[in-house]
Amino acid sequence: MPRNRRPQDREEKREEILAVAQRLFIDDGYESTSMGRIAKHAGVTVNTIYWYFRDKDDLLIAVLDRLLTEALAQYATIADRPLNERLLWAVDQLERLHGLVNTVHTRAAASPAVHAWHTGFHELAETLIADDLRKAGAAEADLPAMIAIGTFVIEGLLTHRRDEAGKRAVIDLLVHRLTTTPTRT
Amino acid sequence: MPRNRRPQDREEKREEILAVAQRLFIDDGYESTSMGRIAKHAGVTVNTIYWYFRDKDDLLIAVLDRLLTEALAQYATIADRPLNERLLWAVDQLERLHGLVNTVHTRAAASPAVHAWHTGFHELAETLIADDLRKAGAAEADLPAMIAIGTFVIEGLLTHRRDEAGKRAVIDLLVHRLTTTPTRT
DNA sequence: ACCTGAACACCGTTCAAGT
DNA sequence: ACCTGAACACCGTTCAAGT
Repeated sequence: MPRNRRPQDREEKREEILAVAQRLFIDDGYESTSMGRIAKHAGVTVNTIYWYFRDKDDLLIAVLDRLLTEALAQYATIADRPLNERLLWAVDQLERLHGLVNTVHTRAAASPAVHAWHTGFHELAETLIADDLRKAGAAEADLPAMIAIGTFVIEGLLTHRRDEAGKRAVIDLLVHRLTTTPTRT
Repeated sequence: MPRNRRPQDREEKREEILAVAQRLFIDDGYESTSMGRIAKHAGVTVNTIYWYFRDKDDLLIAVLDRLLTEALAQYATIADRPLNERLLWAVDQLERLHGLVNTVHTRAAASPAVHAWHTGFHELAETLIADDLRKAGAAEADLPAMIAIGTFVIEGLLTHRRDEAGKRAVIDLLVHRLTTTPTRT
């Protein structure tokens, strides 16, 4: 059974470790997943992981990039739907990653690399939300605060789960209140 | 130098360990603070800590209760100020605890005791916010979604720091949009 | 270039023993 | 009741050595 030569092999093996790490990080959590268990599931020794990744945080970042790429590709599929539908869809998709959201926040305090990833992610998310709010006719002066509120509510929905009706109520109210002009009562 | 007898002593020592743990958890983070370092700073052996607290999560919960009690006492001081001022004040006060906010979310996944504390805390926070929104004349049907949005935005402000003007802009916009009736543009 | 066995320093927690 | 010294099982990471 002949195997491919070098550069091909390398990517394959890296991908295999990455796939194992992703599954364990999502299912069991980053903290509960030891390098030893990842190695065992991938059929290698711990040291081998360190040949492909600098450390456990580097492995985390690789997993996050993998998930982000996948999520963006799927997001392109529904880019034409109304804002609230898209937000609900995003929350539904990302909900299973709620453990990783916390992990990123926690590790960002200790790892500069994770911190940088977190910053980059927020910049990306804010760009996407800003586009939407502008199209909905939001006042330019209110944009930064609106973006923050939008981001925080989505993050909150990911980390504090509720049922489908609850999620929809929060998102619909949010979108309604942010995209209509208020009048004094 | 005669010391007090038993029950007094016990509380004192427990408090001392607690005070040390609180300072280290806040300054260096929960993960970076080992039981060994807490013991050293408190002038005892690690095992002694386990005489007063079940485990590290139990110590965390005791610290959280200590901080919550203190925060509620201070909050009573400004209970008559307008909603947005009170929210800004709360964020300013709790900002230094942003590491613990993440810690609670992370540990809640692994420790049922921390999970229970987190649930209780949210119930308390939601009660406070609900009172305010009712007084501001919010429609009863919108309350749950509004409470969620308010909670998530406060939590977001604690974990994603910005300058004083940024915080004020987010809170003012939030309060304005939640406490006025929207009309179609 | 790639992988391993064995070690290192550290972690939270426990136990048997002391007073 | 309170506290300790010593150990336990585990952790992320590294090193010297192999191919």
